Amino acid sequence: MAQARSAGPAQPSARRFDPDRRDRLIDTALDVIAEHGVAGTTHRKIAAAADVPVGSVTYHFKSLDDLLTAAFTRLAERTAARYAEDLGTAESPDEALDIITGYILGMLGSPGTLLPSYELYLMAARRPELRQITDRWMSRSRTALAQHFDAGTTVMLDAVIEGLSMHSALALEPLPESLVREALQRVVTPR
Amino acid sequence: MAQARSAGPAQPSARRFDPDRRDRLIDTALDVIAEHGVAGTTHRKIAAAADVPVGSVTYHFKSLDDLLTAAFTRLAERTAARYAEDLGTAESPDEALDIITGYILGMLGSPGTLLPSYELYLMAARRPELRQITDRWMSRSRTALAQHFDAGTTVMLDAVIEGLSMHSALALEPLPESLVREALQRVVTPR
Amino acid sequence: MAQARSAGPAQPSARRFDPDRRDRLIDTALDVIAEHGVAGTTHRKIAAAADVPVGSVTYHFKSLDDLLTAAFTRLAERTAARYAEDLGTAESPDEALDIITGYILGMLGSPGTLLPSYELYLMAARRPELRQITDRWMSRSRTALAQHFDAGTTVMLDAVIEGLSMHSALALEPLPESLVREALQRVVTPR
Amino acid sequence: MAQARSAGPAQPSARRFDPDRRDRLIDTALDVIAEHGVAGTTHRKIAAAADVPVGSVTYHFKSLDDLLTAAFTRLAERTAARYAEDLGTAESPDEALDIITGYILGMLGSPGTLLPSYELYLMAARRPELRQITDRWMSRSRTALAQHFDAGTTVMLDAVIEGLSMHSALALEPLPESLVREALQRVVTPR
DNA sequence: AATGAATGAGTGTTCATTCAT
DNA sequence: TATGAATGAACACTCATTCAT
Repeated sequence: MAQARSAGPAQPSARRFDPDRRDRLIDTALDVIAEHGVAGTTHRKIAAAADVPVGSVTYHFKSLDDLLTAAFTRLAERTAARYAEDLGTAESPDEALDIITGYILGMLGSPGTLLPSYELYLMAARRPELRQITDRWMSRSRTALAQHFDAGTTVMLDAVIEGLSMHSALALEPLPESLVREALQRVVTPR
Repeated sequence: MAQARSAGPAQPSARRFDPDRRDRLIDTALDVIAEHGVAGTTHRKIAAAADVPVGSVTYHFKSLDDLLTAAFTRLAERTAARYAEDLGTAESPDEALDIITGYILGMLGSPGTLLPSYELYLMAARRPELRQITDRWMSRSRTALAQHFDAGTTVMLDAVIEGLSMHSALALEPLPESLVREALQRVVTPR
Repeated sequence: MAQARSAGPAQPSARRFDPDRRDRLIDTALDVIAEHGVAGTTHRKIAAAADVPVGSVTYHFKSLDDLLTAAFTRLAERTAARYAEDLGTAESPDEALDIITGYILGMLGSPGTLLPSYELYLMAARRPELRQITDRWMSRSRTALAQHFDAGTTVMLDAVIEGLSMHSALALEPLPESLVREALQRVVTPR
Repeated sequence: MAQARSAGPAQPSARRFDPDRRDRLIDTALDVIAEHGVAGTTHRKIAAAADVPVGSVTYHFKSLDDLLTAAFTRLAERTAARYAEDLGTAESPDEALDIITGYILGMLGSPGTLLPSYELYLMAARRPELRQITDRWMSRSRTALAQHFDAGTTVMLDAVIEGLSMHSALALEPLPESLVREALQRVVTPR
């Protein structure tokens, strides 16, 4: 019987040469957040998911908070950048709305982004130091939209996109594409 | 006998007659969720906030999860009821939108409702058992709106309200009332 | 949703007229001990098994220890009585050994007796006040045997029966009947 | 971040370098089992007995059950090894029986072995995973006996030794040596 | 640079027992 | 007589973090 081996952290396969470990831990943290929520994210889960010892996580990040912050920063940067890039290809407001429609409906398929985003919003609502992440993210979203719409419409649209994404993902059934597209159209149409 | 028995005799202490305790614990839990988030909600914090022993919380609720579920159910019922009631007083779509505008901006002042709502969404996204709470809530919201708007518009409006509420509360600065009102107006205006 | 009914002890079907409840609780306790061991025996499990409120158990027995003592006393009395009765029917040492062989092998089928007995031995080994139960039991066993065997043989036989029962029930495979019978025969056969 | 995080910083305190701690905990667990029984064995008692923090016990053993299993495995291995070794020195069946007699009577003085053994039997009776420990132990005992006795006698003797040990330790008064010796003699004597 | 051992605070939960009703 | 509410001690276990190696 292997009676003497019951506990202790699982030893990682071996010491690997792993110069990007810090970097990789940030992505792993994001995965863990997506799966378990911030509340369920621990050093140990991240370490296990990244196949490194727990000590390695605390070695690279002064605290779990630090790692979480790094992870959320990366999420925001990455998402905002792609959003701007995609919207940049639109050559008309109509094309922009088409792309946005895809985003809203696509959220469904990428809970890896949607859920952590809401986790971030929630944390930021309670912890002011995170506001700079969300603020910067929101500001970049608006900048991307502002290429195609006037200032007031941009702000409205930004909020409306949020609501449609959320309901699309969390509502009883996904919103139909035509309805999403119509809602967007109405919002950008001054009376 | 029972050499393993742990507990010693419990001495009297101020035993209070408290027939509504169970009920009160649900409200207290909601307060704690609002302040600390679901992640920061523990038996002990709830017990302290309600000024009862920890054992009392576990006595009334089989598990923390049960208590959380009870709390979220109450939040949803209560909020949906008030929403329906308020919207019921509107005598025209325009009046309905006025009331909704107040709600959206008022969210700012009642984080005790907004934040827990998002906590609920987030939990529900990961835990299907909670979907029935959110589904019912959303369905009642839509029913309330459907008094004043057609089916498609109702669905759009519901999502848009969500987005405007969220951004109003979490954005860099609160959205101006006129902008909120204008966004709502556009959404209910077919092209 | 039955959100408001999540916890609190399950209420028993109704208040029943139940004059033998105290008595029944003792038997129920024995069942619980057999299934969960003394360590796993609690007021709550006994109450649930007997379909009475927890308060009823503490009402009838000053402490869990008291109930356990009552249960073990009953086990010992009942088992010793049946043993004496069965051995009393034997009309020769040979017949007595036949009966004993049946007992030893039959133990297999009545873990409801065997396991609690060992629980009792173990407790008695650590808690002198229980010794009177085991001592009385053992003394009655020997008296029953002494009808058929001389004093020294009786003591040996009593111990040997214990060992054969135990190994029959707990060993890799049950002991063959012929082997048990042969062992008993040898023990009662002076050189 | 992580508003739900519980632990505060752990201050140094007398951190001791203690490379054999895991090993020592197994022995300590055995001591605690001997004194309090399995039912009374807790992380805290073991930790206190070993003079280490509770967290250290859970660090080294994934669960209390794991530690118990490790402890019982060690008990079985150690006891079986010594038994085999002692019986190995016997140069005749008679000498073997002399040694065994000493064991049976000596049990009295080493409750540190006897009681935990019965605890193990009892646990194994309810939890099949532990059967491999008891099975292996019993098989080694029989192998040791088989050096001196034929197969059938070995099985009988093994059971008889168990019964004599038990009654010697738990009976009203210890069995006289001559009686034990005589019982053993009879068992190995074919009619 | 990296890691496993170590620590103590904190968590959810169970429970024997007491008591008001 | 009977019971559900209440209580506080204890338990198994998790975890962020520190540190010796």
